[in-house]
Amino acid sequence: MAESMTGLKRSHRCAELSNGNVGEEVTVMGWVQKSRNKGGIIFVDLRDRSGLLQIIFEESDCGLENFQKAEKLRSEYVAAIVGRVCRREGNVNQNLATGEIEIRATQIRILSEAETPPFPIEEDSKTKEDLRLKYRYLDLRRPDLQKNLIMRSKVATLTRQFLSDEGFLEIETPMLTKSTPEGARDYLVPSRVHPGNFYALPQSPQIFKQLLMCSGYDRYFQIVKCFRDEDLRADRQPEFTQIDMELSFVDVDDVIDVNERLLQKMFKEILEVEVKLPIQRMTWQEAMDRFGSDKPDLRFGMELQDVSEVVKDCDFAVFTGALSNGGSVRGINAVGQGAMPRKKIDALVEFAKGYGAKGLAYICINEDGTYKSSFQKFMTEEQLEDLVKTMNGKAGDLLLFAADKNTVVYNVLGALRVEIANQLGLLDKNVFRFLWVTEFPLLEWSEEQNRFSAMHHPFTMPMEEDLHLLDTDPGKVRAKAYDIVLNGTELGGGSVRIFQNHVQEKMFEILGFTKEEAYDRFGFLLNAFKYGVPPHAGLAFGLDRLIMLMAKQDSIRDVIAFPKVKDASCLMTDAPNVVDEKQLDELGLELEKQK
RNA sequence: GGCCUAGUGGCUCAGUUGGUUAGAGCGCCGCCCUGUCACGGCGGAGGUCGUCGGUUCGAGUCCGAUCUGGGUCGCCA
Repeated sequence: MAESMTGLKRSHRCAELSNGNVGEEVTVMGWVQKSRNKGGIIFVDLRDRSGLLQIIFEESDCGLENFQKAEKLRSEYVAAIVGRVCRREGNVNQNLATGEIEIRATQIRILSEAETPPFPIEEDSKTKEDLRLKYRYLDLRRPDLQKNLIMRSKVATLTRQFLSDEGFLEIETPMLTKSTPEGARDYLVPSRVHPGNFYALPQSPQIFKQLLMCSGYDRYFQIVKCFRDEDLRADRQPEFTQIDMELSFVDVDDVIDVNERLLQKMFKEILEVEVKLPIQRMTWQEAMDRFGSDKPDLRFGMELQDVSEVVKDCDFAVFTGALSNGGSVRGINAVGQGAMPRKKIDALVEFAKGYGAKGLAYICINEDGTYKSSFQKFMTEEQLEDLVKTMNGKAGDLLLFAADKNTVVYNVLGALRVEIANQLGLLDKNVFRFLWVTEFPLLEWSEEQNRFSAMHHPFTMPMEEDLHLLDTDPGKVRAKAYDIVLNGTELGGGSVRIFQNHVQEKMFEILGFTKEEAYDRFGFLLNAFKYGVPPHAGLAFGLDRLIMLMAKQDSIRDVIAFPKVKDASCLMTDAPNVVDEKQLDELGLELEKQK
């Protein structure tokens, strides 16, 4: 039977007590982690979000009635205990923060009984994720998830303090807004008042924050939910949180400065990790050439080498074919992996094919200096020597080559170096290597749509020195865009924005919008630009990814209280679900018959 | 949409070339135990092997389909 807590008031959380409280009478409340009944004496580990505390029951302290209640305690019962803090008479428990003390109970109330949970509530759960997600409210009792969410709260608080001190204003923007079908799919919300019309949930507050700049709120930030109706990944959820900001009268360096100081403060205060400023910067082109990725992981080397020049005269048709099609041949050196068994190399070839490669050429350099290679019969000894030398190959190394269009070569080798590093255990979660990637291309060619699309978004400012290329060679124009990368993960990104109407109109033109279409979709922004607009720039962090890396987790699900699974459904609530006919009628919606 | 991977008591797993009654640890239930903390002792309950179909004298095991998770490619301005 559940009892009332009337007359009791919690004095401490469990793990807030220490040697300093010995002798005090305290009242603690929490969940039973474990009860060890020795017959005449009962030990109970009580848990709350602070940790564990041992309670000891003896009839001589608490009387028969309380002792009999203590005998009934089972896992996850909720209890209030009044007692005295004592040093332990028995052994100290070194594994417990409160291991030197215990509460000698004088009174207990069982506030709630509990069924046996469907899986153990414990750290480092081995339980499969679908079960944990179905009972997320139990999963969230586990100390690891509690640590993650507590860290998340600290990061949010610290961000607000820091940005407020830097003169930023926190301003909310609408969740029900206008669909802008560029980029990701929108989540749509039907309007009851306007049948046939839809709001969209924001993919980001981008346009609103730019309008706030037009309105003179020269430093804005928001910790804000964003929505994208795309397929999920370990680091992608359909709703996610951004630390979003925008600044007026600034250029690239100003945005980078304030944000790297924010990161430095976070890592110092929350993880006691020193981030040396300034954070390294690298252009997009350099990142692609050296690492095959616009978000390179700098915790290890294994850089790409362009060997096109070295192999251009060989007889290997895969190499020369790629070159004559305007592509390149590049390689990486997996140092010390020359003895990798054939089976494992084949697995790497398969891995590469998953990224668009037609194959993967390799040279194993044996310890005696001889070679074992998939293509050596197509090369003279001299050509082979040259190639190995260019790759800085030593006895015992494994050289891997991709030959194709540049985009494919980058993609394949970029993924391969991370895969190999992972297999070799080079990805140390305790190391934090930050990087700014700058000077992104403004546009990328979309084969599917047969036109250019914005690499960042259509409001991104081209670099001044490339403006003249907008008409002649738009694909070559670089943007004032920057990403902050941590250990191979894109933590955030931003750009200086276009603030001249004629440049913005030009941009829409390149993207294939007529002037009418541009005004139809973004007229409010283009009009706003007519009334005095400050130069402005901004950035947004993926808060979930940031916390994931800080908490050394592999998935953002572990830092989100109620995440969704792969098909964007919620195993706990069963959302999304069907709705009443009446609701559909009110919205003027009719469902197609299910096939 | 493609590829890879997993599904066996409440949880985590084992289960041989297809062969009698599918096992273990933890948890759970009962009794005992006054210094346990991975408590201990004795006893006990609990499984249509994800689902459907097929092959076979015989299927947890082989085949096909399907469902539910996870990873990834495409996708994610």
